[in-house]
Amino acid sequence: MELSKTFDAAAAAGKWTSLWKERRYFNSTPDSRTPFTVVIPPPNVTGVLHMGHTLNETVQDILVRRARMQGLNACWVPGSDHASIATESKVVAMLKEKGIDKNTLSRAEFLEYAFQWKEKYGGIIYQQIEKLGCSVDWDRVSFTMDDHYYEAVIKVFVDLYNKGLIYRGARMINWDPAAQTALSDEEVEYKDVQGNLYYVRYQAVDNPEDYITVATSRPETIMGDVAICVHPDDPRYQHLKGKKVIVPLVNRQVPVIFDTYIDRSFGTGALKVTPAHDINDYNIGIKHHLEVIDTLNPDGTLSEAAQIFVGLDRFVARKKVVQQLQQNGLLIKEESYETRLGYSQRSGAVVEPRISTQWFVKMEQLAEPALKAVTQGAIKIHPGNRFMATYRHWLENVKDWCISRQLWWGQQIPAWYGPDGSLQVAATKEAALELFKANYPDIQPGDIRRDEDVLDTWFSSWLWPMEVFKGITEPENPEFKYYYPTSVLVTGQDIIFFWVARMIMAGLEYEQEIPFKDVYFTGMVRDKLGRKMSKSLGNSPDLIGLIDQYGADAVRFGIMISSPAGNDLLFDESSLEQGRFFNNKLWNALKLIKMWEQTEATEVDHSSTDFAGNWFQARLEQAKAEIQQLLEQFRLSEALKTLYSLIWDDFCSWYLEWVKPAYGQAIEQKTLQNTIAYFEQLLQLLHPYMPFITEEIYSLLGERSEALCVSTLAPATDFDSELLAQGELLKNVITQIRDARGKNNLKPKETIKLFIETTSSGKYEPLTAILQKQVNAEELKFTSEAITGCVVITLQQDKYYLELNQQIDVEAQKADLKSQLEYQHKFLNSVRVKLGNERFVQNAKPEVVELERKKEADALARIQTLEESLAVLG
RNA sequence: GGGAGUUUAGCUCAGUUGGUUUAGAGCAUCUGCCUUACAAGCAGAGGGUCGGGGGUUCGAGCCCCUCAACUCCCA
Repeated sequence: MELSKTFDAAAAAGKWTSLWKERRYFNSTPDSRTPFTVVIPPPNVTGVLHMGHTLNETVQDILVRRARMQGLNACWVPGSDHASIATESKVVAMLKEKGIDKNTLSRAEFLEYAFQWKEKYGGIIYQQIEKLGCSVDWDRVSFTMDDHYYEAVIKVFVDLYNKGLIYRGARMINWDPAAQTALSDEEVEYKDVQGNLYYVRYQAVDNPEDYITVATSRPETIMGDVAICVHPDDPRYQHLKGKKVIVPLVNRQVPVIFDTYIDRSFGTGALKVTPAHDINDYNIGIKHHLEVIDTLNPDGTLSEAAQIFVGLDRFVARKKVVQQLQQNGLLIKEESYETRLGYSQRSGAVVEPRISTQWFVKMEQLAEPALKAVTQGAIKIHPGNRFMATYRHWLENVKDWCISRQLWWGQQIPAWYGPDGSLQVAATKEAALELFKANYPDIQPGDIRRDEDVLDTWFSSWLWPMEVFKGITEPENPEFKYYYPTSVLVTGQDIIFFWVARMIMAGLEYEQEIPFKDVYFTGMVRDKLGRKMSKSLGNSPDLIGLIDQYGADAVRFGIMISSPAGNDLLFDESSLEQGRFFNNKLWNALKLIKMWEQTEATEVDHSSTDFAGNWFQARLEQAKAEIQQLLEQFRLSEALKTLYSLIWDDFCSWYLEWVKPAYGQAIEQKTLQNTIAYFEQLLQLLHPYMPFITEEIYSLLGERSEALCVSTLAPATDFDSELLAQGELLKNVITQIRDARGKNNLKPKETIKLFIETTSSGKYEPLTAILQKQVNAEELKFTSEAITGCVVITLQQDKYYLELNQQIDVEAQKADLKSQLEYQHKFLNSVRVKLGNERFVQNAKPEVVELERKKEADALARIQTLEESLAVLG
């Protein structure tokens, strides 16, 4: 069979994706094996996978594939979430383009459009997951708005309400005027912005000459002012006790109140109090029993209550108010001012603090066990405890969770209102009606109406690890009992509160069991300049484009090799290129071995191949143990680096060269078989990282009944460290001699004669054949005395004489040896200073002192060897 | 304003309880090679005193204090 010159990534990907699927390798059912369960963090149906997802899914696939090869029953559940705000706003925009106004549709009609939209665009992410090579169980695709899932969310709402953990109340909440919905605290992102501070004059009622100046960043809220607040000890305002001032533009008379809350150094030390539009003002308002005047509409325009500029957007109104104040001579000055503004994570609009009646989850009781689960070690966070402090801080200071959203796309809140506004919570209208009948025996279905709002998406996704196995709707089902708790959760550190902490709460509340044993947080993917990836910067590459260009294996390699555990990843396409080069390397190793298979087998001298094989065997076992340990610590990037170097350097550059027969000669059968076996093990180890090329090469290396992805990975065994040391010696000698050849401008084809002066020729015996071949020596002999006229190299106490067919540069040789000698003298000196220090000899551990003594002896021996070599050169 | 983290070669990072020689890797750089697996390659080489300062210790990249810069989280 003729192998193509290069690896065809696209062809291999297509072939293996369908073969894996056909053979149902990734479909899991409960059996007697230990389960290894992973639930995908469900991507948002509206989007496409970005580089952050790519990193995330790759990490999960590596863990899942490896677990599968270790004989565990691996189950990876794919899915997506309905992302209520983001999806609804996209659907609304889509309808608008069609000329349809959402408000003219019934709820049911709207949901039909939304589901159509989800079917059309939701599939894209699944295609991407597949193209990336993810070994998910496609029979288990879950969606947070599936029927059973919807039912689960309702069930949990009703249950928490009945337990007193959900309540409805009027609070100051974060309002998104663009999406026109409430947001939870976690959905608000704060950014520093340059704003203006306006100094506005409020005249005293009883004395037109007297006034108080207030600094405000939001002049458009003046119309909602109900008081001016100053510090009780502020000498500037003592005369205003019990007085009233006039609110500009609307001429309302409001009291001057006194409260120690005021920071006297800020602005003028006087605060205008607008309880409807600022959380702090709201609290002051409650304390001082002030009226609340809400001057804004839900869409961020000024309401009737504002009296002026009604209907204008808040930012437009701000300009108008400032203009008007200026005209009235009430604006003293304007100064620029650094402030922080809250932005909606979903719509990007500036969040408006607003008093609103919403549904909340009481968090305190749920938070406590969730904190314990992590602090007491039931759940381990990786890497290290980097996120422990953050997690703890949030849970110890947790605030109630606003879960209602003024949207249609989501689970509708199962609350029903009677004719008098009384409230009942029940899963169905029938059940609610029954509850109402206790007080209203004659009540009819038409008398009650359901709450219009839906629940926060996170109120559904916090049930994800349970409900994908129907753990809420059918808690006793055997699948749930088998797969839950899941093994590892891999996610971004940015959703530690939104999602991770809440899943832990839900798991402990409903199953009295943690949802996962390990949490692995990946960093954020940035561009190579360290900037966040964003659409506006245009620095976010298209995943499918990258896969088409480099192949999925190279993309996975590139993203993993540059992804230190938990750290942000600076994404650079050159790492993908490195991945492609690695593909090429693997492919060529295959080609070489295939070539050997085709040459006629003969009896050949195997003195060199025996050592090479034994050495590589030991090296392989050593690396396997290292990789095993690194993966247990979730150090996936380092494990890949180890593997990369094992394959490229140890296997290709050293081992294959050592066993490579001379041109035209055949390889010994046993060596060939061993080589294939080593290669297979390497492919197995690499498979979780680069699934396609490893499958392809594995299938070409021999006849297979099963694919590589379900082959069993043998655990690491003991290895002979003596062999490894000999291998190191051999590599060192080869490198040094090659270096000397280079320095003397020898062409690769020019041969040398090599003489080794050593007191332990035994250790060289198994190495000589390889050594001779690798440094192109026509002759290799041991000698007991110095040989003149040669290039001299020393390694430890051994000397190597290289006889060349040309004049050697004696001065350069001498200079080289002298610099080494100088190095040794300096080193010896530093060791002797240490050993000369009595306190060191007394205090340091005996083995440390012993080690220093050995260093001293080694250095002395090296110095002697070097001096002798110098003497030979004359 | 509060908290967490980071700072080691040009770049990205390792460096486990302080002592295995004068700190490692990959990429990049430089030199020499078109050697029939691979120029998407091969063979070599150079490069850092571990952010600054102080301290503890026989001994500090690692522990303590302090300053600085950057990142993130929270208010």
